[in-house]
Amino acid sequence: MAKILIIEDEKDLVTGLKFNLEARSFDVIAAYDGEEGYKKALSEKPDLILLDLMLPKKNGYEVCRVVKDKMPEIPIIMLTAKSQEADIIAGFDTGADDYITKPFSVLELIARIKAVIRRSSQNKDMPPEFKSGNLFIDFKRYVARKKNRQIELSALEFEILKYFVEKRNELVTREELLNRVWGYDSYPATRTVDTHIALLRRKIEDVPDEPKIIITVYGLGYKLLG
Amino acid sequence: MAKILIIEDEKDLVTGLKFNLEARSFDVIAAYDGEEGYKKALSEKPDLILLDLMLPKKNGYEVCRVVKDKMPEIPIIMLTAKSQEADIIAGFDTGADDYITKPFSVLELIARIKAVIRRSSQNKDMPPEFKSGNLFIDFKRYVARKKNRQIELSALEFEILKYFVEKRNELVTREELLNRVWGYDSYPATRTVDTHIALLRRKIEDVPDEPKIIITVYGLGYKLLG
DNA sequence: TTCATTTTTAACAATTTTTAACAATCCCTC
DNA sequence: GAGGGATTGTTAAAAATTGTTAAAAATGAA
Repeated sequence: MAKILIIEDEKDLVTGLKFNLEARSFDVIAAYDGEEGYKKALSEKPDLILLDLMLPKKNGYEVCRVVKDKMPEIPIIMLTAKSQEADIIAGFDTGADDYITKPFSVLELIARIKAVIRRSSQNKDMPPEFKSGNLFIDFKRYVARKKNRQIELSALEFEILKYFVEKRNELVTREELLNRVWGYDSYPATRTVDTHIALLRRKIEDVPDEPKIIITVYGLGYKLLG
Repeated sequence: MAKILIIEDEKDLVTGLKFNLEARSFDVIAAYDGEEGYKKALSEKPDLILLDLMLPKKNGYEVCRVVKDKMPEIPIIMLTAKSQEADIIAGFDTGADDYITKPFSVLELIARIKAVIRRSSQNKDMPPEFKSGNLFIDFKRYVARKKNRQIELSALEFEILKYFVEKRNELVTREELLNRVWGYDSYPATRTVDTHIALLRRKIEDVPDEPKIIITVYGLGYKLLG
């Protein structure tokens, strides 16, 4: 079964969670401050991390960011004291996969653990998100933000971006994009790609006339920098 | 590895199957008539049953019906002598999960065994309920709650949701949904699906205009995220 | 039967995607 | 550095698809 790392300084809560999770045959390890948690995350390689926000030595955001940087495949569920919108958005920005507000029921937590593990085992080598400057895109949840404001992307635009992110810093030709995003059985005109690039730039670039994220490679195609 | 019960009266066929399946590290047990087969199915609790249609003492349909009644979780593959439509339909009616017509190639049989086991093991830990955010649906009891308030879903709406939950995170086309939920013998218009999606969204989504649970995949169909 | 509920259809609105035309830019040759 | 063809940017309209609504049809219970 899955190995879970709990990073939480309230020892009674850790004890309770450990008991409940082990009763459902999870392996549980614990850390009681941010620094210990961060080290154990990298050395023990758990299948999931339960991460408190308020921690001694290093807070939850920092731990989340640094873990997601080194081992982005480990899913993280944030434990927040209050369900403050700002906290939650900040949590997702640092890469958390889900959050749950205290106090929570053990059953709900377990349901979320299972859901997060299922999602992450499915989307193993898919780019779950993309960050560049003030742009943030979560491909799992189909959410995009620019300067902390939500922006509307169509499903097709998400798919195009996802492909670019998979091939970040590599050339992507129009034909390639048509084959991989549109599929083999539909053949719109090649120039359709250009139109979508223009629409995307208008939404995601700071200055659409001087694109810094999706640049054009004259005569060949486009490239996403990140 | 999986335990397979073969119920078949041609002893040479049983011997051959046993050899081939054990070579692929399945556990194999056999029964040579319907009555013995039925008893072994209940006592041995195999992971899968290969069931011949023509059997002494109790024919395949009867065995299938009675096993599916007592232990519906055991998948059954029917072995039919001829690929007669009537036989196959009758077989599925009694609850069989797949069928294969004699003579068959061992490779094909093994492919089907694996497919059936994968399907049934998926449904095994697929909880008869679904949770996402403040939405909770219990498919066994036909109960749905949103923000801890009961919401009314019709039987059809439950079936649609159930199919989406079975295929969570996968594309579901309108045609697929019509075939699997409505059935083979009734053909409402394809757009009927859209109407039901709209009605469902109004009941289960936080903001029906910005669906986060059932999203549309333009030009293809819908997808449930969870 | 009648009534209430559920399901389907059909029409129109809204959205998304594609196309096409023209403008702007790039790169090469002179 | 100035033309000029090739390529890309931009825009608006057309086409395709989906959303929404209300009424008609079907279903089922009293």
